[in-house]
Amino acid sequence: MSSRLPAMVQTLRDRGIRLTAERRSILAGVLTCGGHFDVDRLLSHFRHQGVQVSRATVYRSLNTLVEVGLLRKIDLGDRPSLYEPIEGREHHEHMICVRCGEIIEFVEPEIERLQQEVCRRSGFEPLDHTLQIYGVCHACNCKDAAEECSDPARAGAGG
Amino acid sequence: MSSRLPAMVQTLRDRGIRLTAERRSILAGVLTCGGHFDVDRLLSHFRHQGVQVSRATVYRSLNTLVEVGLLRKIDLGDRPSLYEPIEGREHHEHMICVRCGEIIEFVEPEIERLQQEVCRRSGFEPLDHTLQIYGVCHACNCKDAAEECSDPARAGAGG
DNA sequence: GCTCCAGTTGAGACAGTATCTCAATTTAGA
DNA sequence: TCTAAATTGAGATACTGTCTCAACTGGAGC
Repeated sequence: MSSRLPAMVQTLRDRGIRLTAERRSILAGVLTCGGHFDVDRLLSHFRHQGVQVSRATVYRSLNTLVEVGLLRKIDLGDRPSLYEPIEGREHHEHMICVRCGEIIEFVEPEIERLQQEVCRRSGFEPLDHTLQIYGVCHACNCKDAAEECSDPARAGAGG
Repeated sequence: MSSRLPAMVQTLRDRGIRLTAERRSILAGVLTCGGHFDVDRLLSHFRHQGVQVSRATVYRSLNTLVEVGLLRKIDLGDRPSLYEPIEGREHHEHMICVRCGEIIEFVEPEIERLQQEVCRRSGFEPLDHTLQIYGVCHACNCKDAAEECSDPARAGAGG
């Protein structure tokens, strides 16, 4: 996992961004947390490790990493934003379980193509987009079904 | 425009939601603002009209209207959320101009269908989704082009 | 290794959206 | 009219995220 660190460090160097101890910690933390994480997760990781990095610095550094293309920011509206390492992965969207918070990535090139098409028709130059599907994941659905079996009174209560 | 008010009032009655003076003002305000509006827009509309409704009540009532299906909330992340009347309109998504703030609606049933398909494949039960495309609208693009013509030094500066 | 300085950091103030608290008020049904 | 329960308003509060500014530091040049 930390084998990606040198590449990230190099990216910062190439952009003339100073490699402070804090930024090294943040890069390491990003790789350790992996997947999708928010600022709080990173901060508690640092507390756990006894690493001193201020909240402001974490916010600033994550923004920097987004700018240089090492991270992608996932804006969830009223919830804290999530970040995910990019590392040359294909552009993908997210399904977010409203029960357990599980985040499932999916790739659907045809959706991307249709968006481009829609923009072209409107003369709109797309720069970025967000597509999030909120719902109930498979695991939570199964759990629900099991609970309804053992508690029939609730079975018909769904909207 | 206000011909829709009785139907909205009826919806609230049907749900057993009390019709206070404040809620009537908010329904009227929603119809007057129309299109896409945020809480501040509604509040300044009320100030203008000399109508007294507190901020808390506006937030609470808009949430209520979303719950009963009269409004849709558009979550823009770091910007204030927008609301739009639903009134039986087709489900649509938004292109948002990062220059002028213009919001362009679009309907693309094939994107909706593909989302359903993706969810089905993952056993994910979709409840809601957000698709926003951020970019530069046609008008702003034209303005840019005009400015670049009169200021060639900037023409090659785009990244 | 030393110097220098622009970039960076930390602590806490601040901005902004949105919700909560709780006493006072109001609605709507009896 | 009466009453219970829902609703409201003012301001406190929660929470995410940015800004301020003095102190500090990475790294280029010597």
